[in-house]
Amino acid sequence: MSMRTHWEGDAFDPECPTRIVLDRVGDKWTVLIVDVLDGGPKRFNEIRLAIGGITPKVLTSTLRSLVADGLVDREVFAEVPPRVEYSLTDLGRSLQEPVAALRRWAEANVAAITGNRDRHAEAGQADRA
Amino acid sequence: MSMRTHWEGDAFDPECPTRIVLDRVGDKWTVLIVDVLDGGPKRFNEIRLAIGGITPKVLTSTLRSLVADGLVDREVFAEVPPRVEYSLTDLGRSLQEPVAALRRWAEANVAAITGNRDRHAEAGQADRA
DNA sequence: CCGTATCCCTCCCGATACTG
DNA sequence: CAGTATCGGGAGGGATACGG
Repeated sequence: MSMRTHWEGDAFDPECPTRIVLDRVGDKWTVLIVDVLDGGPKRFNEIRLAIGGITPKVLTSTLRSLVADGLVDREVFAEVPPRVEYSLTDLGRSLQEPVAALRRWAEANVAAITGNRDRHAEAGQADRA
Repeated sequence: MSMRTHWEGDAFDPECPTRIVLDRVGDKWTVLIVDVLDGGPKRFNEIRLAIGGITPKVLTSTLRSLVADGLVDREVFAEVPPRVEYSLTDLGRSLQEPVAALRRWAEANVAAITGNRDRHAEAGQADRA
């Protein structure tokens, strides 16, 4: 068993770090949840209402996977009524940096992309006419 | 019709820039293709062989969408046999920066994530036992 | 060489209803 | 409050074979 400090090619390998992180961060709700939790610990329904449009089932499963990956902590308080708090781990917080970089690029360039998309779609229409 | 220079909330909106870019870059082959093309213009089968494991159909559709988004250029040469070259646009090249940031984070932290995943899976086994 | 055309299958996600 | 149970649609992607 060898320890590897750097990734050498094989980018299509399912174990490629970039692939794993892209799958993790590319799903529909992860970035939103991490963003909400960046404002401090939150309870289940706080997160749900802060995001809006997410069903309990999906929020549960996404939170579970985030906990499994060590990006989020889940703490249960023995109270009545029951209280559960979710918070970012250091690892989860550190993820905000590259995501912010992507966000900046997105805000700067999304207009170009959608513009190209629309123009391309129009061209397709014209071809059929 | 108003022009917006900055994104204000509504992150769950399908038009959220980060969402759009995440969908674009999060698909299975985009990053690999852009990476290959970063080494200079390439022909269809060059890309296909460089990546490996991608079927012609999927490569075609991914390339088409990249062209539609203005990240890749497609140039046809009127030769026999026919030659088609794909290359990155400036926009496509600029995408490499945030992707590189994500890649660096991935290489630095993927071991932690997969370690957490494995430990979590084992714990699940133990619970059932 | 550069793709298209079909078929199919899996996984993500959503709607709805219910529970400790 | 904090979830679970069940059902199902739809998009992305793969296998295989064929066309310009």
